[in-house]
Amino acid sequence: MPELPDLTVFAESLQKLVLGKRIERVVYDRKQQANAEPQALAAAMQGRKLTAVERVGKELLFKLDSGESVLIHLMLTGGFRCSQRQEQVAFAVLTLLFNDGQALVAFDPKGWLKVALNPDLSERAPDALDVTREYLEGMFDKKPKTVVKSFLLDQQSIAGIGNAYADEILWQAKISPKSLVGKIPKDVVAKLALAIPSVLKQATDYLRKHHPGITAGEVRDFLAVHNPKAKTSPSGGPIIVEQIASKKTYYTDEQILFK
Amino acid sequence: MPELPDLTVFAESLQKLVLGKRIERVVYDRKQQANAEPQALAAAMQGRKLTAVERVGKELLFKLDSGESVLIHLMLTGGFRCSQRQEQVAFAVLTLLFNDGQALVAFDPKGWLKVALNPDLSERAPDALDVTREYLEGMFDKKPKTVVKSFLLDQQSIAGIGNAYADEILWQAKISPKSLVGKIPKDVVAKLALAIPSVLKQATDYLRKHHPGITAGEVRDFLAVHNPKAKTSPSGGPIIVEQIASKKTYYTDEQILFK
DNA sequence: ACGACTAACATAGA
DNA sequence: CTCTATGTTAGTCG
Repeated sequence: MPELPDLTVFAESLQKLVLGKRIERVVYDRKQQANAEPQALAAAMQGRKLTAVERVGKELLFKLDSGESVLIHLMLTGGFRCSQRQEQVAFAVLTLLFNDGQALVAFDPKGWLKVALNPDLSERAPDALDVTREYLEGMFDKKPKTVVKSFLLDQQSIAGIGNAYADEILWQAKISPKSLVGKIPKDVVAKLALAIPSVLKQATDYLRKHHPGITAGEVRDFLAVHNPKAKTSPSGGPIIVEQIASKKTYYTDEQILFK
Repeated sequence: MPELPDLTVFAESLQKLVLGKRIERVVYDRKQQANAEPQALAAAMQGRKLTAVERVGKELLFKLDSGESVLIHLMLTGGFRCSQRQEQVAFAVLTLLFNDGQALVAFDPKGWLKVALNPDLSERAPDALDVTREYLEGMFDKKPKTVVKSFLLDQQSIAGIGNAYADEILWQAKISPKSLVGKIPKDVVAKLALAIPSVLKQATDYLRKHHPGITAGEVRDFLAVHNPKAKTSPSGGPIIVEQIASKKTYYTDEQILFK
């Protein structure tokens, strides 16, 4: 559920809380949804210090002083919680117990959370913050009939955007979510390339300011159009709600349909 | 998606729902995937009554009281829906509005659904229910090096079998899906000729009983081996899952490999 | 020439 | 949220 802005703040929060602490014990027993055996994962982390927590697309990368790293995807319902001592956290999937008695818990009520030891990050799609106009043009030429909303959501094309920010970005760029990418004029593609980082950075700044320290959940109440409480966009366009690409989509007729 | 048993029940369901009704209006605008202009198709159907709905291979043939007919292939994701009045059906491709206010809609999210006016049915491969031992022997002699699973899936060789029922038939006949057709002994070819209609008729009976009236989708949960939930075949053989002929294939080592 | 394999496609369901 | 199954056809590789 959390997308790029939320996860960016999660990473910053966690970095403050756990950086440089030594991992004394690892509790992890789920075999599903991991690329390594529980023992291997525990062995890699135990006794190590965390040197960085970074966002990679919709995932967080925990770097260890051994040079190894652990990548966590929270999926739909996962989150992190930092707790004093070994308090029981509901739906804990992975627990790191530090030398100072604190703990970092990755939890997930649905149990879908994914853990990867030493992931291969070389083959990944560009992060949403790094997307350029040239990249979009190239991708749009390759598969011109893709619906633009689907394109933004495809993590193999751009990493970090989910259902909510896709709507925000398309509203900002004034492109209808149903547009076909091949039909979007060059100058509008340029506008989209600007809107992607712009919307995401603005949201990140908002979260940093109003929700510093968050490590779980999502904040959506400030969004312009992807917002059940809003009746109109900030510029007054009535918000249309519709299922597009199998996702609940909020948009307005201020957004041009290229088809 | 649907195969012979599903489509047989679709045809029966639709026949009950629409037979003898007069078509008042036809809504169809897609030019792609049809052998006739939209206007010609609409003209042929408007004002006509449906006299029969029959399955032909993996397609349904809608016969009109004019002697003309329309053939529809649902492809991967298509289906039919009967609706009261003109309710909006998502991904509608062809809509027939009847004199009693009911409607028959052929829909397809991918838009691949194929429509043919007055198709030529004379050059078709035999329907899976009509296949004989002699026919198989003749075909197997002509191209002896064909993998048997590919053969069953080839609509130019036998019409009506898809990925799921190919696995069911081969399990029933105790033939490994990787067998080369030229290497299958005569008595086993005879067994296969029996298994093809037997498996398909049994499945059709099951669907008629447990899912009467279906006009879309597919039911697969009752299959013996092509079934992700089953660990073993009904006779206890552990199920092997493998990509064969570019298709996900379920089989067991109870099935003999002729190679 | 022949067969085998791949890519393309959009959604539902797990 | 992500992954996978799914049928056909066109095109490529051996």
